[in-house]
Amino acid sequence: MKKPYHHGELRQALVDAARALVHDRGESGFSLSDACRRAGVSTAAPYRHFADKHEILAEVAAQGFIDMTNRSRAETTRHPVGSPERIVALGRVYFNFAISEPALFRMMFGQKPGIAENNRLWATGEECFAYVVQEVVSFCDANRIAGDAQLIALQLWTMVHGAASLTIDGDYAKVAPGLDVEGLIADAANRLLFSLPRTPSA
Amino acid sequence: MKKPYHHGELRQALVDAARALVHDRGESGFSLSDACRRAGVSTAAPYRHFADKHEILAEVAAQGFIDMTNRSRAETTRHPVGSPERIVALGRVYFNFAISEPALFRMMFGQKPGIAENNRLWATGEECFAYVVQEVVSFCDANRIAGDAQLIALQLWTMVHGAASLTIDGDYAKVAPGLDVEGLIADAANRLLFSLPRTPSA
DNA sequence: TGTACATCAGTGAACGCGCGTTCACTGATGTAC
DNA sequence: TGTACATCAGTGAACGCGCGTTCACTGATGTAC
Repeated sequence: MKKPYHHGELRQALVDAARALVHDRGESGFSLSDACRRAGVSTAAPYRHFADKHEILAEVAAQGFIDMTNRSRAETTRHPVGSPERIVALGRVYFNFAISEPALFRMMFGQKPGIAENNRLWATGEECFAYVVQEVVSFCDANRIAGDAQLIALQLWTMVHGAASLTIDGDYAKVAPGLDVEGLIADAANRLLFSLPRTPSA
Repeated sequence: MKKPYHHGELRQALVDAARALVHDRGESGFSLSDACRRAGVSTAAPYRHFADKHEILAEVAAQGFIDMTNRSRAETTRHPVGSPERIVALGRVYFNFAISEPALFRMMFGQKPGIAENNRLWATGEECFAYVVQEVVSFCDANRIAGDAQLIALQLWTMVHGAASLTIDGDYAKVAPGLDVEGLIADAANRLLFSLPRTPSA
């Protein structure tokens, strides 16, 4: 297979290269030139497909959100609607995503100038959160938990996000080496959910 | 006051300049040359006091931890030992610190290559956490709360850290504009603490 | 089916830039006698 | 108290580097007739 002049899938190939590079070298270790090298094209080629460096990175982050949403859907739907396992699965997907692609995770939730403003990134992020809220609503309904489901979702998110961040940034390791983070999350999430007021059972 | 050849306090002046710059331009917008300009010295001057760029940034982060610990001490000691107000004060200091110096906060808890390994940074960070644990131990003792105080401290930390991160990274704003974050933290922390088992009162 | 031509996706060389760091130096300070 | 000298904290010019982006270009593709 000779190298054709026209690549055909260069746009996605560049995004993939960028994602791999972010994974290997970190968000700030990334350079557009490197991504071109990796994709085997000249450094001018990306400008046929993206306005600038930021637009590629925003696309990488957006695809991260899409992946996360897809994984969430895949994992939750293996359990019955309204079951606590679905909430647990959501948390696990989130946490494992952070563990397996820490730099991408930081890009998605971080505040990189020139990237955070990107509309598509916004949209994919909102969609991801909307799915979480939807699941929490189902759970609350099924378990007669009274209270604002969005607020509950925000609290669970906060907890899991904190745990993910402190793990991938090595902060837990500094202060409590060997900590069972998943256990910590599960315990806290349980206590958060079971201390909520309930409506009388039917 | 003419500019003398010898600065006298250049080391700390550079750290202050770096901190201000990190505040203004963000962690990755920082450059050593900029800090020199700001401090009014040549770009070679820092090398009398620091091995390289990373060492300055690590010192900035370390002084951040020292500040945070001092503020924690100052705020907690305004309330009686073992009172819930002390725990609330800790959380407030942490959260406000993140709000007021987001880039510094990210440097302290983030995972910047070449910085995170710094020994002094480690030490100051551990000291800061140790103070939190100490406070939680007092609280648990005073309130007959049974359970591993370190674990409880870790859960509270996780919650507050998550909230601080999601706030300064603009993630809450995307998804729940106008959210009362401090209220969310307070509510969650309360439920986390009051769902703990207690020893019988004396 | 064949050909002319517009369009498009790449090339590769070049640009200006700011960076971190090194170098030989110089001015100021402090100490021994 | 005065002087010689070692030490130290700065200077300023230079370096090599990799970066993001632009430019005129060229090779491939697709379409009109």
